[in-house]
Amino acid sequence: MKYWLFKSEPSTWSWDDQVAKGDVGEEWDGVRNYQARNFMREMKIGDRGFFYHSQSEKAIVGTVEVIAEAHPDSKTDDDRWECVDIKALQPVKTSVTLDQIKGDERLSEMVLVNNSRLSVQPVTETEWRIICDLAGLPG
DNA sequence: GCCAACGTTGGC
DNA sequence: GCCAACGTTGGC
Repeated sequence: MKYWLFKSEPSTWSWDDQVAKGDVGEEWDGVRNYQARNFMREMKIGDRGFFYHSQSEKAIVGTVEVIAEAHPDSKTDDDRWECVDIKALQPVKTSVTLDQIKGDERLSEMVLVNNSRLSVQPVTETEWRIICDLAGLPG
């Protein structure tokens, strides 16, 4: 199993919106970046991810699971763009802020720190465990 | 709201 | 195939 991070502006698509979809989940549509798309193509059903709120909040607020592998993005006719479907798994007990992540030496290699503009990114298993710990989640 | 960083587009 | 111009993202 691999681990990922999905970034969203809460004003566009928030954790609450994701939770409201329940186990049916939702397409992670709207990605118009090749790097991000390529990561989604690598995803398998059952992979886990963090749900990150950008802009005002800048914090990891929950975990999600991939429930459908990459398929064409239904929001566009442009066949270059694909997306996966994800469903909400668990809310964090304590949100993990960008400041916290930047301040933690163990997380200094995270893509979130080094390429803040990439909206879908891989997370290593080590990083996953550290953040779950900070978030008060079993992992 | 500003601006730096980055990705994409299109002219040459 | 290069690179300038432009658009977008996201942290501050």
